[in-house]
Amino acid sequence: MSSALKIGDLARRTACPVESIRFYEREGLLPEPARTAGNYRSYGREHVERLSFIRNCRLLDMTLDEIRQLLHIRDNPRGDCVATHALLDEHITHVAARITELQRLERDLKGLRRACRTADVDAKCAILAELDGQTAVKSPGKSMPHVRGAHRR
Amino acid sequence: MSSALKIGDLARRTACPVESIRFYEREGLLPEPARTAGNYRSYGREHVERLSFIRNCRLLDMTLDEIRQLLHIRDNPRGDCVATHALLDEHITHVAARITELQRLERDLKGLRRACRTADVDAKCAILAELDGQTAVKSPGKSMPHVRGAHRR
DNA sequence: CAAAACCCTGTAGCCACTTCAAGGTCAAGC
DNA sequence: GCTTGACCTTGAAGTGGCTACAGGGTTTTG
Repeated sequence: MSSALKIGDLARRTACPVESIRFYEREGLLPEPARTAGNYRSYGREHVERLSFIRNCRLLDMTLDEIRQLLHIRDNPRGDCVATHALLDEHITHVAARITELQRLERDLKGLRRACRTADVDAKCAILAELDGQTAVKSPGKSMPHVRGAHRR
Repeated sequence: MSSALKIGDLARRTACPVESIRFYEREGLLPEPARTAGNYRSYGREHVERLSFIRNCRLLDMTLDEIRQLLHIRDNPRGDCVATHALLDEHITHVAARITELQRLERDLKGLRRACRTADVDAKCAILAELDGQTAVKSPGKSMPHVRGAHRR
């Protein structure tokens, strides 16, 4: 059989770090695989597919919880099409909302940037003065259900 | 003098949770304030201004590290205008890059959503099949310096 | 003078990993 | 056979920016 992969082989096939594979196993997204005589994890084709699924979902910025739900649907024969649609639609909504929020942020930042145009090293920058004030920045409305901030990696 | 605020007063004036104030102090963004006889933190006008500055920056999704740098500039008389511009410009670049990334994500998600149009509860959803495959999702290019993912709060 | 509201410190939890330490296993080269 | 080095193992700790306790002390209010 062509499928007796060690964790490093699986990592290469799925472009997923070894540590993340072990993490997914701890989190219950990947089943505990068989072990070799030397206590090495031994994976097969179904693990490659399941991990590919997980990584695809992560590339789409789904949370592990969302992925857990999708995997549950996937595991049950005739996985519920309606539930899949609902989950995906909600995720799309969150992403769209985050885009809107970041666009507003960008507008605010560019406005702030225009507050100072000088390149005078000795001047007190007008940007700092704006950041001091109460009116510099508007609050970004109510909380987003699950869309993260502007920085990452 | 009108300025002998307890931590709760400062929290109300800056719309910042009490716990975050203590957190900023631990992180060195806010100086350790004087204490009352009962060991309560005692704040003045300068703390209100500094914390407002910090919160404004956070509303603009700057990292604590970026804020630390801005505070350093702010603390030095004639704070360096050029450095401020550079920091802000870089932050704007990151936000813009994250917007682009999320827009692509949205496009991918909507494409995936279109893969299945049926509302048949018993059908195996075509979306799940797409997520299995190697070609379902394109990788999002090289790493973003510091812009976070799609979920938050 | 008691209850309620506020404050204190310290610790743990969140997410999705990443990094490290301290070792065990295995294939290749000499 | 023996060593080197690549790979594997577990477990713990760190990341960011908070948030939420637990278990106390202090101050204000009625």
